Amino acid sequence: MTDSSGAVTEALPEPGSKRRQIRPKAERRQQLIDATIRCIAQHGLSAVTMQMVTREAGLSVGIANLHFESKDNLLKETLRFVAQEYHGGQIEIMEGGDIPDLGERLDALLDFQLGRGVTQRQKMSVWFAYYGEAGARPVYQKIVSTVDRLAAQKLEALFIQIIRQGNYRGVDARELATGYSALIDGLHLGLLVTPRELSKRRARAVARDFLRRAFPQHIR
Amino acid sequence: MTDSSGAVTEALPEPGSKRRQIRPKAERRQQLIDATIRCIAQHGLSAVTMQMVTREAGLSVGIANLHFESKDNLLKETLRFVAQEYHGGQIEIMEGGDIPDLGERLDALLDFQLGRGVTQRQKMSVWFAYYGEAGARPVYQKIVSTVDRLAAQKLEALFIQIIRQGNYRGVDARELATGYSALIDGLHLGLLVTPRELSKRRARAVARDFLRRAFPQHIR
DNA sequence: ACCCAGAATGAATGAATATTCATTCTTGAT
DNA sequence: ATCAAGAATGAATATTCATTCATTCTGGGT
Repeated sequence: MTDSSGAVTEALPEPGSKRRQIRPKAERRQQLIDATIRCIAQHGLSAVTMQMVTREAGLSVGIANLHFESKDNLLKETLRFVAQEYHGGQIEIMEGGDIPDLGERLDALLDFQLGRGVTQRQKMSVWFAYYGEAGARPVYQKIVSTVDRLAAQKLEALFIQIIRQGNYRGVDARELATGYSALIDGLHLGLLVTPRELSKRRARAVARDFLRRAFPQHIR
Repeated sequence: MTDSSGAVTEALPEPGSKRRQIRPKAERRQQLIDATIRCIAQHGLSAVTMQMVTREAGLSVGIANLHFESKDNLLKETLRFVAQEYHGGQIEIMEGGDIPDLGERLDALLDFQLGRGVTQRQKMSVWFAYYGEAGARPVYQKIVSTVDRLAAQKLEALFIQIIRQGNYRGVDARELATGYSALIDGLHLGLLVTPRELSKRRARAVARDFLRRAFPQHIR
């Protein structure tokens, strides 16, 4: 992500300027990753070409192989970035030094997971594009499961705290965490594939409902 | 699907026979669709080539364009088939003339959704490969949402029956159906991408738990 | 003012791939 | 036995694409 809003919006080709610019490696890498995200979202992972990505980034074709060694690598790094962004954001909220109240923390998590930032079609498209290939590409599986495992642990820890605080009976934190994660993933899928049938508003209601059933004292 | 078990297992090249066989159009089409499913599962949607599919089917390259007009069309028809198979199976169970008891019918549904047939990596891979591209391909979106809508309606109808029978209070059938569908999708994703973290057994437990919370009298 | 390390370019290359179609083969009807 | 319809083949074609690298350009250091 380049700008503070977290949005991957558009290449900024500095209208009149065709002048060649020299920029630090890290910046170019991010620029290319952002362009890759936009291309995947718009054309689908299988249709993405190097020409497409570099044009979207406003750069020449050669540069992609200069900063990443290959297309494969660029795609891998892009996934790493998206996964990191999504799970990193979640984890930050769940550790949540800033939000002491556990119910509020759950709400914040839900906001993050089904709110503006993440549910942008762009991000969802990318996310599921990789999931789609994960069955055939162990590399992708590994990248995702690494961050995924950490997020799952944090979620379980949060649920354990809540269960203790609310003195809830007959609730298994691990199982509940698995269910909640799956539910969120499924809702993302619904928002992506059948946006007509499932509004963002309803997705949030469904997720809240799940949490309310489990933690009635904590969720409104 | 060609054989009665519903499994898409292997091309059957009749060991010694290289003799050219003439078969009816419908049979060849299915043969190619089955081969496509296997290829997508093994190599990923973006790596599938016509040569790969036709070789897998034990046929020549030209035949794919003879029976489907293009690769695009073959992929489209393959998705249609997979979607039909999955949702068709669900719908049959939900309408369930054979299973009068509603609780048992729910169990049968769960068995179908997380049992052998559907959760085979092969099928899941294909399913999510298309989901991954759906963001960028309205055609895929349309195919999936058409069957999806019908299945959602049947599920809601089943839940309404159960709610009436159990006299459950404060439960919205539509919302619950959305949640349950999303949960199942999410569990499929988990089984596909992080099979190490999520066993099939646990996935079933999670889904049953969801149903038990909602319909305690029906799911023991 | 001048240099030069290395960032950036994009034409060229070669490999992969979808699609075509002239040709061959199979089968059921006669 | 013969034939015609049309199913099946696969070499050839044209296109698309990742990757390379000789060349050009930039900007900080002197």
